[in-house]
Amino acid sequence: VPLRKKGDAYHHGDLRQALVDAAIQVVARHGADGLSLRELARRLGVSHQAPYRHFADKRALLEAVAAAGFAVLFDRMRAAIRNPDPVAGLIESGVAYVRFALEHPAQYRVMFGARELPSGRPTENDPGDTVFRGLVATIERCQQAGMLPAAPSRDLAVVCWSIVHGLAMLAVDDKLGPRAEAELTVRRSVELAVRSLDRR
Amino acid sequence: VPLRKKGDAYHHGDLRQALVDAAIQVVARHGADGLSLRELARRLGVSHQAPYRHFADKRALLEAVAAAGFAVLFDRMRAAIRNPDPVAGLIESGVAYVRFALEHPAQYRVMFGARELPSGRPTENDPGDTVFRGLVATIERCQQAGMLPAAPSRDLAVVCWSIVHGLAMLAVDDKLGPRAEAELTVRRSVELAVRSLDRR
DNA sequence: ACCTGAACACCGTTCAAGT
DNA sequence: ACCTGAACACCGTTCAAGT
Repeated sequence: VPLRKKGDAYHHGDLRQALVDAAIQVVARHGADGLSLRELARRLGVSHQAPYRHFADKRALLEAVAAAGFAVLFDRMRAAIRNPDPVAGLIESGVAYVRFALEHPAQYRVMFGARELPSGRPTENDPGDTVFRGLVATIERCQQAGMLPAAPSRDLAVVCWSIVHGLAMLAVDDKLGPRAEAELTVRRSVELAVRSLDRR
Repeated sequence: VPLRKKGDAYHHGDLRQALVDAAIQVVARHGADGLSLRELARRLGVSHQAPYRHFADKRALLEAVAAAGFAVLFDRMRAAIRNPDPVAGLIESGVAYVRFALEHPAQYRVMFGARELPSGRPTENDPGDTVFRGLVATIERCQQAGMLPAAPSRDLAVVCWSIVHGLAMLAVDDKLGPRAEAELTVRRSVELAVRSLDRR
């Protein structure tokens, strides 16, 4: 990669990244529906056609917004999972998951509601799959430590992810009361669920 | 209410209902983003301004679509809950919930993703609240029958709803494999979760 | 390569009238 | 009351050029 030329003729050394960053901000403030490619271009001082050099269409830009969100989410979960007690790691990663959703509600919605019903069926190579595989691995560590029942790890992972994803969606929809209380409700719920599964 | 005049000068005896029905169809086929008030009016043979007599804006129409979905969903859950065994009732209502989401994925998204971040904070008098209260009641019946732990019923309800809501979202996003398998995965997951909570 | 400006076919919403 | 038609200020996307 060549050094970024400063003050060159092009408006941005990295228009692509600038678009993604600005889109994340707009989504956070006005939701995915409030995102306009033309307005984004205006804000960045380029013509309204410039974004099409980097993204095929609006949907592609929103996918980049989603991908950036998944990267952050997965980082946080990996950090939380790095806990000597695997059950505590499971609980903390669940809490971290919901906390991310509460901090970035609109982006979280984009991450899971992006593709309405278009092309990709089997969702191969989805960033969400990476999160899921990490979850399965943690659960198997819990099982090896005898902390979870011997049910198929995939089933347990589906249940755990569903709880946490459901909590996140409900929290984002303000169904769990004020945000301050929501944090506590989440922690109580995740602990209740995991401790219930825990069959020592 | 006066009798509906047949064949009168107005194009529809009940334009409001016709709009909601047509919107549900369009949403099912093209998603919420594919819904256009102007196209809807064209399809129903009225001017593009006519819908504004019945709905303040597009969002209001989508809210009606959501409300219609909640009515059906709640009916199905009430039917499933009418089971002599309260635990079985809990399981079946969860399965019914996810089944509805799988049958009407786009409408289900509208039901829970409608309000991005606009006005209503505490979500008072939300149709979702009705579903939630029914769930709490069933859980308390389970507890009275000694089938569930003595944790606060609200916490248990949050966990149950989260599992089922999370499963529904994952299923709608095709994260649970092909639709045919998804049905089985859902049943296994709901049973695993509820039986785990079940502390006889 | 990357950007520009004009153009196309749409939107949601508002307004002033019509019956 | 309910509907109409013109108008406003936007969109996303495409095309033919510019440097």
